[in-house]
Amino acid sequence: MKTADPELMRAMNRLSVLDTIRRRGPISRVEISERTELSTTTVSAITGSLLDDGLILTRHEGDIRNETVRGRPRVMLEVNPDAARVVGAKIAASRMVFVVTNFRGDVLSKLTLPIRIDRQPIAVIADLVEDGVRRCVVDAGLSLEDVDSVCLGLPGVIEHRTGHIRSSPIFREINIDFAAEMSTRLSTPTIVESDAHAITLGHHWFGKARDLQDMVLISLEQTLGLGVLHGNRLFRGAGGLSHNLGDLVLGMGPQGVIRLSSQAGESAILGEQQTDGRFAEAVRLGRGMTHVQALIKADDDRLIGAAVRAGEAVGLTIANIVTLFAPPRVILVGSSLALGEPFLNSLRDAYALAIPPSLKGVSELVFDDSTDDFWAQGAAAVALYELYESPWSTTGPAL
Amino acid sequence: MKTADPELMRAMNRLSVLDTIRRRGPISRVEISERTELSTTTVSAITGSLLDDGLILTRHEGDIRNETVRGRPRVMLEVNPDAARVVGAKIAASRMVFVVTNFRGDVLSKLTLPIRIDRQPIAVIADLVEDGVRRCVVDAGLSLEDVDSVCLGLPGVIEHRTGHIRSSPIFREINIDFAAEMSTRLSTPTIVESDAHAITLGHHWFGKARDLQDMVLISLEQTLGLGVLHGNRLFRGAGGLSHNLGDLVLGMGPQGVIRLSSQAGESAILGEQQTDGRFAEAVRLGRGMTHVQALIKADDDRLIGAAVRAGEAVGLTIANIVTLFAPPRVILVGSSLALGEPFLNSLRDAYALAIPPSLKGVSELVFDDSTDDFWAQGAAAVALYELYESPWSTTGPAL
DNA sequence: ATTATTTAATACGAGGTGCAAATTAAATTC
DNA sequence: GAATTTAATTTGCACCTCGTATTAAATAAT
Repeated sequence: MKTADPELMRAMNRLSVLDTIRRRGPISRVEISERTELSTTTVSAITGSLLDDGLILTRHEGDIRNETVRGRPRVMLEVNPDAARVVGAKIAASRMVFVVTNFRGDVLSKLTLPIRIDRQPIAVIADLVEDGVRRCVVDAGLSLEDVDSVCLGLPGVIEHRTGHIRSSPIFREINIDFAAEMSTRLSTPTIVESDAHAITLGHHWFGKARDLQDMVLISLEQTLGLGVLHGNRLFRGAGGLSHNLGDLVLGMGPQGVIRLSSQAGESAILGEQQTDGRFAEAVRLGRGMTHVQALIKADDDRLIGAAVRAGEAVGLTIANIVTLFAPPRVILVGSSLALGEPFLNSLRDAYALAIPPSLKGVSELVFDDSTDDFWAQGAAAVALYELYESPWSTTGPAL
Repeated sequence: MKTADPELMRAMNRLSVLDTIRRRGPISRVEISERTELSTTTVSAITGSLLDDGLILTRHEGDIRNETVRGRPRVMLEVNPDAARVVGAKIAASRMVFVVTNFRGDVLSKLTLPIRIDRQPIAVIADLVEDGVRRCVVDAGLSLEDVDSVCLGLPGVIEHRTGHIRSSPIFREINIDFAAEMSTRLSTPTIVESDAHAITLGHHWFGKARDLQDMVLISLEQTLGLGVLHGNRLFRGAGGLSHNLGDLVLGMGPQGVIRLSSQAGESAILGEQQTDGRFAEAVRLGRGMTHVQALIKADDDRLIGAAVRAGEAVGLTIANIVTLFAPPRVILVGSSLALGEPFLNSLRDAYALAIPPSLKGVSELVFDDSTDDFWAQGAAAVALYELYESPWSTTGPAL
């Protein structure tokens, strides 16, 4: 139980106000007061402090209401885009995507490095990441000193609280303090987060879950990840661990347990084709899924079969997740969606079959085919969230 | 985002102090201050208010420290057992168990009604429950007016926030506002809660999770339930729903999905034996599991087979739950534990096989064979928790 | 027996917080 | 140009927590 003092109180309300301003675009103080259920007095005090800190800006136009309203016009407030800058990154096995965003989360520059880093030693990956961050920052016309925070989203089991990578398919080592490593390299505070969590927050900030307080996201990439939003916050599991869906067990086969990753992981679907020459090259470049789609269009029976099996496994898993969390919406993201109709149809069918009758209709399935930028933007949102939460310079009273 | 005001602040700290007093037996103010990280001043103010409200008592002995300490002796504080009384109940298909507890959660009286209420209409069940509550209260030498709150724990999908029963194996109807029904009948505030949640809180208050802030409990009864404790609070899922593990899908069989309930539910294990005469009677009386155990001892191959299959299914499911939540401890409760070694061994084996290597050792499996009283006591804890949280009479300042 | 010492608990004042009521500000309408 | 209307701030108050000083209640020393 965390101890409550005035500071915490203020921090909570500040976050609430700041987030409301970010979400509802230019917004007046009265409307903030209505939405947050804080008194206008308090809203005035907090927005005053936010203005002092330069986190928000006033704008004297833009009141949407009927032009012909009596009375003093509302002053609209909006997040100051230039209050801070962060870097968000998605690190995957076959590519890295970096974005620099402003305080509002707008992308200022992006950079894709199509490099395969399968199970490289930490120093190699750190080099590449450092290089990517630096180049992307320069592309945005900035210097690294202008960047307040960096967030790296990567697959695997990440301990957000400490910045440790417990295990990740892209690292050879396990149990790496990657946050510390990158923080010193970049001399900028660096957060390490599961890629699934990053895009979950991304959807809550910018995407298909803006209107929700609770939802579940399932990422279908090389690794199968899960993000849970609960009460407007990321649910990070007991110990601050991320979830790794691929480890879920679907049943007992003749030679031991059958894990989801063996049915629906990228390599599971592509695996059978690895020997194929034209294919190995594509996979190596991280373009496997796109090629698969072409082959599916060309009626490659083996692949269609793999896609259908994968869809089935994922559909069952989603049903189980819904059984546990009963979220109003489930968002599916990731490269495996590119498998197209055979995959999606069997997924939908399996889900419909597996969802318990009592929960039928409580969860809506949404497919999202955002590009990698959006993942990186989600990572940026994680970094921004911590800035939004932090008390900033002026915690104290009005001077 | 909930709006933070001084009242919330006080409520949080009050709960923190009161819970510390409950947990750490008679405890001095200084020690409370250390544990809660509140200043001694604040602790004094809060305990003063709690004393005014009669929720705690002072005791001038019992300081555990070395007898020969200088200085003013500490005044020990403890929860006033008589500050309130609640009724907790476990409603199962074959029996109802009621307990009356004091404000500390001590059982004052208990009552077991060995009545089978399979799929009865709501009026019948409500009658029985009302009768049970009233009798148990009388047994404790009390009147219903002395009871501050009632909590009914029952199987199925319960919406705690509204008190609605979405679906339950013991009701014929679905979507019942049982909380409202019983509140009027008893003219006492009545909470309806999933039985799994009730015993989860029970273990956090009195049982095998007293020392933990996070844990997962799995209940193996007629229905398979799940309780998740997260940050000292029950995690009730997105919409305040309870979880129903039995609906989880284990895989795809020849004739559709295979649900956990079909492998490990009480009726799944006993089902094959239902035709057996000596058996049907026992099941009808809710003594099925006990008889099963006898038969297992007598080497009934069919039953041992069923138990092993059930253990396997549950073991896999637990591994999946651990993959998702990574709790430091998993507590297993429920009548199915009475199946004994064949069941438990296959459960343990399946779990060991299914738990992903990276999570090996993070969760400890604990088996708990508490009696039904403990479930009811857990329900009482749910009721007490709400009393502990509520601001009581004196929210205001010291008078 | 009396005084010094030690530790526990409370009083008091300061600083921070949110809210209601009163006040000021800035527009439109008459 | 005055009245009206709505937005935002100022003022005053009740509440919270905390640090420091003070009081309370025991043991140890004289």
